[in-house]
Amino acid sequence: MSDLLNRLRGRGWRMTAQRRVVAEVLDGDHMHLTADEVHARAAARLPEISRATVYNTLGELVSLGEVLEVSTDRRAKRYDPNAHRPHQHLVCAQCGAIRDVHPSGDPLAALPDAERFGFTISNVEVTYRGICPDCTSA
Amino acid sequence: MSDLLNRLRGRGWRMTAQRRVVAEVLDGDHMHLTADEVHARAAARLPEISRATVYNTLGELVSLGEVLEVSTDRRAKRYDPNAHRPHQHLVCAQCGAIRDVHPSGDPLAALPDAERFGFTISNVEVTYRGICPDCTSA
DNA sequence: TGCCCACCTTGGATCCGGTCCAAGGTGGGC
DNA sequence: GCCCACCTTGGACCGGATCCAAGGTGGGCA
Repeated sequence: MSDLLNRLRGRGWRMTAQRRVVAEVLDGDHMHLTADEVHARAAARLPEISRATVYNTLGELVSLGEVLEVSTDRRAKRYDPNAHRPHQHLVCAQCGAIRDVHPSGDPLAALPDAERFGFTISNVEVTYRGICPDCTSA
Repeated sequence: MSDLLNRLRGRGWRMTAQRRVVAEVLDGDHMHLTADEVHARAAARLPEISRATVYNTLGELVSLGEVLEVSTDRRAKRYDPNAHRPHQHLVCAQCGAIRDVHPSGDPLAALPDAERFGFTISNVEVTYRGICPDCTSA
């Protein structure tokens, strides 16, 4: 966990209380929080932290490759701290819950050259949608 | 093309000038237009059509299964009139252009039961991201 | 140890896609 | 041709995200 902070320091991040708190919130439990949820949890520890700073910091973590942005619907983006193991997402269409999943095989292999239209493809996102057990029984 | 209008009439759609124009815009060339683009094209034929009506009509077409909603990024949703042949999307990360593609195999088969966490999975979306030829050369 | 400035934070304004609403208009069944 | 259930309208509103100018501060350097 201070691994993350060390990596960030090593990349020239000026370490401030705000950034530390945001990084720790994400690194704490591996959930898929929205920016507002991150802000709420950060504010629990550092009451005066602003939304703008949370957005800035999340954006930096994303561009450093430490965190992934996941927007599975029109609601708020979610931030996925599990950036270092490739995975896909399983999303509940009702409550929006997200689980990381690890399908077998390489989805990119399924796309023949003739269907690539000259694009330089850099990644593939697979989103499985359905209803989670909680919403099914409710 | 009047196939679409006939299907809609058959489902009890009250046919108004506005709805006809929106349906025709989508059915015309098989592109992936945003709601605003649909509005602009519709307004070219029916100047006083409102944005609200375009949104309403698009929403109805989606819930009738005649059109698919595609939101590949945080920008505006796009509407895909090609709802009757299953396909996936190839998206340019730079300009946002979308192409329909038809990968081989069933992506759902790649997800083992142990990774389904009790979800009732209803569909799978695959989005290939990359840079299109136009943006590569530019 | 202390200074200083480049970088960071702040909150309020602003943007943008989308939705809501109440009032007025109209398709199409009778 | 009438009438009303349904449709359209535009303007207000919403929520997530971003921008901005003003003030604060980490940490390199002396």
